[in-house]
Amino acid sequence: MAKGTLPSSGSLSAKAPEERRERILRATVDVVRTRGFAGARVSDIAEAAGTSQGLVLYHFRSLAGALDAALTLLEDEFYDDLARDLQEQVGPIERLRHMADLGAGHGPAVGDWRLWLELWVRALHDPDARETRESLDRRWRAALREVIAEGTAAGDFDPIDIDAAVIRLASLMDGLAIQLALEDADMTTERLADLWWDAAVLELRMPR
Amino acid sequence: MAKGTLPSSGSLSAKAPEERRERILRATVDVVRTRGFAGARVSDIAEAAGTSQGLVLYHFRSLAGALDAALTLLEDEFYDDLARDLQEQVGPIERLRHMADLGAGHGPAVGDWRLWLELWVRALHDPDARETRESLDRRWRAALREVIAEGTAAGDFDPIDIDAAVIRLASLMDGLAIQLALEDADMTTERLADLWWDAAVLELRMPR
DNA sequence: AGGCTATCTGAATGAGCGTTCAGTATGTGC
DNA sequence: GCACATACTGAACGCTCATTCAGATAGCCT
Repeated sequence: MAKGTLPSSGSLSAKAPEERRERILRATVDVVRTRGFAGARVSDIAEAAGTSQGLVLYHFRSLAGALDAALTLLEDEFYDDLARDLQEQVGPIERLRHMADLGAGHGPAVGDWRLWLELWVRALHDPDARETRESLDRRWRAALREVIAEGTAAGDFDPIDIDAAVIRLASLMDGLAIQLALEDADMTTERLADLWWDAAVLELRMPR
Repeated sequence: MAKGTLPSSGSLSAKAPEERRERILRATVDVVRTRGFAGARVSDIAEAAGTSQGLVLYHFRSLAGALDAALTLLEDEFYDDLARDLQEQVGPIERLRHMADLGAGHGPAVGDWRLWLELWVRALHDPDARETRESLDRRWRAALREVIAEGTAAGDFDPIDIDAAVIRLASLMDGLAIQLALEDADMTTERLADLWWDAAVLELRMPR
């Protein structure tokens, strides 16, 4: 396919290995998103990245290596997402409201619930994935706890039991997200955000 | 292996095909529970059932066929579980309390959250599984709705929005169950039941 | 220019696994 | 007792797919 038409380019080799690596990683995440961890093949990744199978194995040592690396990338992006997005908000109420929206699917890594589902199941069988999901969950809960504590101190919230509130609101988000990921007929991003927000109002006994 | 020592038995052929079929199905569920849908192999099932690979394929047409059949078995048991367990309880409050315990892992099919997780992810990619999980979810929510409606009529509950209460409580159960299935450090069956129950108290504005 | 290493490719290899199949045993109807 | 279907087995087949490998290409140092 037009192989001879680009003799001068020479762009196929040793050009920007880091860029290539990155592209492969992105492709890996994409493939996992659509095919799932279990369905991801080296050839899928190579195709999605526009490279050869060999290169995928050259940069990462194995398919498992590529999947692990993708997991790490995801983790990093999640942290970045969370930190950046929450810093933009000023008060605890705005922050909490923003977390509802984050969960509803805004924010590239945080709201990607298909990936979350995949991660959970992989965590059932793979210690590495278990580690990652634990770390992510801790982080998410810590952010939630911080916002709640802050709001409580400021008098915006009045939860009966902060620990319980944190774990319940975090779990509720997960549970609602499942319906969203599975495209349940009566779940949309807006409804998720609303349902979660109302639960938070109740749980944190917000004034109005 | 001691083949000649049991010449009189003849127990290996055409004895009780239905019993064999059943045994294979149970084995399939077991294998999915431990290895996951993606990790389930015909040889695993055969070994767990104590039969040959050939027989698994003889009774079900393919590996996929066996997995589908296992799904159906699960669905049936879930329905039975739910119907039987809830009928034993008398009032709405007892019924609701019992649903908390069901979710916490009592009841062979209902509380088997590893399987639920597996089902969800399979539902992402397999229409058949999607169908099954939808049906199960509908059923679970219907039971919840019924109990809530009954209790509301009886004056035990006073929810602001029944629809929202149902989907939130159902989703919360899912979310909490994830932590349980993943063996999160701070989640136990008792804690799950308590957390869920307290949320129900709040959500349904129960008197006490 | 001439090695030398990093990058990259596409084909070959080989293992794992679902499915098929030829054959055996068991029961059933005649 | 004799076909004949059903139940069952274990080996063989063939396909998919991760991994390996022999080589090609490009930058880099001297």
